[in-house]
Amino acid sequence: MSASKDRSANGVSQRLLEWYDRSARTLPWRSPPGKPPPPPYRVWLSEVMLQQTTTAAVAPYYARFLERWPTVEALAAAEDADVMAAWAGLGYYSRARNLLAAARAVAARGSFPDTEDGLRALPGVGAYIAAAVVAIAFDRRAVVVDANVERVVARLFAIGTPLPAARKEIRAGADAITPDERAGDFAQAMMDLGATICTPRDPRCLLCPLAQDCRARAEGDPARFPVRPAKKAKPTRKGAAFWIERVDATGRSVWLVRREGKGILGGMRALPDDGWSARADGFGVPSGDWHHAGTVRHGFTHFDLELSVHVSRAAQPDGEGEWWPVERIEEAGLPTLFAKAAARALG
DNA sequence: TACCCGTGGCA
DNA sequence: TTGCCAAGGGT
Repeated sequence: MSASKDRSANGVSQRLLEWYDRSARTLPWRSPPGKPPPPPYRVWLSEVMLQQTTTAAVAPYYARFLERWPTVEALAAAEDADVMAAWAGLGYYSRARNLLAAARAVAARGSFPDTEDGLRALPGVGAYIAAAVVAIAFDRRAVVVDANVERVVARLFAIGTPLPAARKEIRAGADAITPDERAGDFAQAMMDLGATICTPRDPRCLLCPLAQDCRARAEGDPARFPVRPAKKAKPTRKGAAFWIERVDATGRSVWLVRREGKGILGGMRALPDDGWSARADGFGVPSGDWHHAGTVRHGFTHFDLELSVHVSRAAQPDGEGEWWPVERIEEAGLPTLFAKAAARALG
C-alpha cells in the first residue's frame, strides 16, 4: 500500500464510514457497523440471492433458507428438488443450481475459502461475490464493485466513458478509495449510499456525505453518470403450456415436468409446453380435446412471452414427469411464469 | 465482447 | 402502460 493511496483514501472513506456509523440500513444478513461479521455461509448466501435482486425480494427467501439449512453442511446435504423449489419465484435459477454445487464443494473441503481466488473457484462466485465475502465475512481488504459502487465511483470521478468499457477506470477509482481497515463496512457503506442517496435517478446530493468530493456534482448533472449504452428492443415470443389433469383414487392431480439443462428456467418444475424457449415461436393452439384457458404475459430479461394456457382432462402425458396434487400446487415450486399459467388454468 | 439468464417495484 | 433497473455470473 503506497502512502499516496493511503492519503487519497483517507478523506472519502473516513467520511463514508462516519456516515455509515450513523445511517447503516438494518438488514437480516448484516451485522451493525463495527460489530463482528456474520459467518461466511450467511454472507455468501445473501450475496448470491442479492444478485440483480432487491433486498425486499430477498428477505423472505433468506429467512426460509437459513431456517431450513442453517449451515453450509446442511445445505450440501439437501435434495436438489428441495433447493430448486425453495428458490422458485426468485429468478435466475442458475444461482440455485450453482449454490448447491458450491455448498457441496465447501462441505467436501471442510470450510469456506477465505481468499478471492479460492472463493472464485466456487460455482456461481465471480469477482463481486468473492470480494464481498473477503471484505464482509473475513474483514480483509478487497475491492468490492457492484452496480452501486459503479454508480458512486463513476460520479465521484465523473467518469464519462460508457459502460462496460468504463469498468477498468471504475475499478481503479474504487481501489483508490478503499481503506485498509473496515473493508466490510466500507463496501456495505458504498452499497447503502448507492441504494439510498446516490440513486440512479434524482440523487439526493444534499444528504450525501461525499458531496464535497464529487466531481459529477461539481459539474452539475450527477445523474448522467455512469453513461450507459442504448438498450436493445425486446422481442415478443409466443408459446403454449399444457395443464393436463386427472382424477383418481388419490384425488385431483396435474402433470408436471422438470425442465432440462442450464437454459431458461432450467432445473425447475414446470407445465409441459410446446418448446417456446427453444424457438422464436411455439406451435400454438393444439387441436383436439383442449380448452383454451387464456393467455399469460411474462417478461424475461431479453424477450417477452405470450403463453397460451390449454387445459385437458383426457390427454395422455408423454415422457418423464409426475402427477402432482392440485390442492398442493403452490408447494411444487413453479417459477413465476408457470405459477401464473397454473392460476389461469384454475380460473 | 455480447449475449443469456427472472422477477417485481417504481416513476 | 412502458421502461428502467436491482449486492452479477457463465459462456
